[in-house]
Amino acid sequence: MKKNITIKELSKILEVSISTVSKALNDSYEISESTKQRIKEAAKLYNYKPNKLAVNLKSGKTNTIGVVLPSLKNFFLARVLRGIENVIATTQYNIIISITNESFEKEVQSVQTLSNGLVDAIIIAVSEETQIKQDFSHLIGLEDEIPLLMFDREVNSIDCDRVLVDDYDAVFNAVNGLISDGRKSIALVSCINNSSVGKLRTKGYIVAVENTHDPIIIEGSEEHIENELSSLISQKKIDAIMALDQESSLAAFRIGKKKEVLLDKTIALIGYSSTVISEHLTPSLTTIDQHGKNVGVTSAKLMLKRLEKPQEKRESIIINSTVQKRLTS
Amino acid sequence: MKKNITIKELSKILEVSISTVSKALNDSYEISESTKQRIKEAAKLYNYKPNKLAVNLKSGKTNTIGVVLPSLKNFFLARVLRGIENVIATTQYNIIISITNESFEKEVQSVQTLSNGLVDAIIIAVSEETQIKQDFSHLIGLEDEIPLLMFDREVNSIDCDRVLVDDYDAVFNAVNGLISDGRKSIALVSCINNSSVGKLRTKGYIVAVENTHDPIIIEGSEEHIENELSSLISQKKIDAIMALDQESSLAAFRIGKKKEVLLDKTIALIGYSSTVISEHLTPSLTTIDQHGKNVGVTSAKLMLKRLEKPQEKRESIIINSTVQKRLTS
DNA sequence: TTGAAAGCGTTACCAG
DNA sequence: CTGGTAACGCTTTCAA
Repeated sequence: MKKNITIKELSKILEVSISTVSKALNDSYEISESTKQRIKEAAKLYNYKPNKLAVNLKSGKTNTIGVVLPSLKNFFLARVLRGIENVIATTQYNIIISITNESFEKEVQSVQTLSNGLVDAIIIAVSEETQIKQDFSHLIGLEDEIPLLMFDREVNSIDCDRVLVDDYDAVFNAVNGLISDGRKSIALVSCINNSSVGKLRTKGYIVAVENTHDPIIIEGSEEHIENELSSLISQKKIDAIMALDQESSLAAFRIGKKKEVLLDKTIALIGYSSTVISEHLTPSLTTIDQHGKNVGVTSAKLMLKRLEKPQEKRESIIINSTVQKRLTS
Repeated sequence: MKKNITIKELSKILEVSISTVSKALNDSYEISESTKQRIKEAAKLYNYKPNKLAVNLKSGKTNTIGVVLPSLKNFFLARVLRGIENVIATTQYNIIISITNESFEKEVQSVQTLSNGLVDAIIIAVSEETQIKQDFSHLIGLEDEIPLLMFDREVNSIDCDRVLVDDYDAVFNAVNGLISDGRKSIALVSCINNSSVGKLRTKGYIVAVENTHDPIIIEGSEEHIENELSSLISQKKIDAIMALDQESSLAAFRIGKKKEVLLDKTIALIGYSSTVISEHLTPSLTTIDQHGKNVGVTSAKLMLKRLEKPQEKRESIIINSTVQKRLTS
């Protein structure tokens, strides 16, 4: 393991001062062309690479944006990440990603690690555990230190930029669509009842069905959902299902398939799932498309704006979801 | 934007020396309990957080491992990442992730950025473009500076640790399985003919079919594959398909479905795709499972070992794939 | 055109 | 037990 050569060592070899080397490598007007060339050649020869840590420490800037994500299993978050990536890749900024696996402790650690000089700004979707605990102490005050942008998961107590999804409206509209289609008894299934996102979507459902029937809500594990749905379908108690996340969507799909109620639309099903999966199911699954890429692109752009104008008022942007109609509705 | 308080400022406030503050915060035996307490309280009060940049620069260690990935769309790579994550999360190390979008230029940039002090080690799967160009100049010599581990994509010219997948054998065995099942004419479809992975898999196919028939190879875009397959199936020229990646697998699946040759196994199909997708297709898709998680876990463990013993001989570990038999074969 | 020196925020050695 | 000082690798001001 041989260490990288430093400016100091280079200056010794070339018998010039440290500052001359530094200036030459940074193409300063103060240095003559000939020495510049000599120094640059030596730098290349010895494979000199500036130590980022030192540069960043000195300049107080890192040109890096930290992205803290709960999970990559979640297709939506992965898509958001790609949106962020795409935008940032066109700028002088780099991104570094930290995954919390929906754990509060990992999130605290990630935020601490990043916010202490490693990045110029943080884009975060808080973890499920954080939302359950409602403990945001690691984020409070952070906005005073570096720009902070939260997306997808709502946290009201923090003053920062936000990019949110219209979770309430999206489900409200989708369920209303089912009602207009003549559905009389719509069940809700969810594996994400602990998150702000899940709660908003559930509220959208509850309000949408309130004139039609009492809410029928099944929350919990995929297995639980499958069991409950199975008996509801057997007893012909429902004619439609609204699923709030990929796991519950696929659970509902499996049961619907098993009971042979999807192809003939005895039961209508609208879910949340990735495009590639939804399209390839038979029958293809009607979903609510959250436009994850757009959430990512919007977040990144808003953050870039904030980095340029740190003093301006924080913004909240809402990205509207749309129903992607396929064959289960 | 108020800057983080520093040890220096803290020392001024408390009217003690900088070194005393530093030692107190690091629980040095040299400092009395009472001053320790006083200093720690003040640190908490003023929300002191050590500047990572300075700490890392000083110590020459970052406790961070850089992971350079070509893409997150690739389910296999995403799974590897989760494997790495899981292992690293149990250690004192953090990981930072950089995505190259299969671009050579981005890869060079990522490696440069990371290797200049930002991380203690790099785990990388080179991009497709890098493999096409066969330009590894950004990696040559890197192993002398920090531990380097390459996974999935083979690059022979670099001396470093490796975790590879048995691409040749996997396809060879799968195709042989098809032959044992009585398949007489097996087509190969691939969207990844430019990568080392694709080439190895193709070779496995070619050798496997050589006693049975001439190879039938369709490489290119999904659309091209769909067109070619469509006519081959119509002309009854084939009775099985081996697909080398998710895109071609799904393209083959779509055509097989359209031509109604999958359910009755007129055409057998083995592909590469994520479990969640493969399972939910109708009929469910037989795939080659590369055990991505295991690749990630193995890579992370090997890297941790290398960080402990930098001098020991580099290793190459091969993770064997297995055929996950479902209903298309 | 070049160089000396201070400073970014830490840690650690050595004196006192 | 506490404090001064050098050092990590770099940039930048000021002097020469």
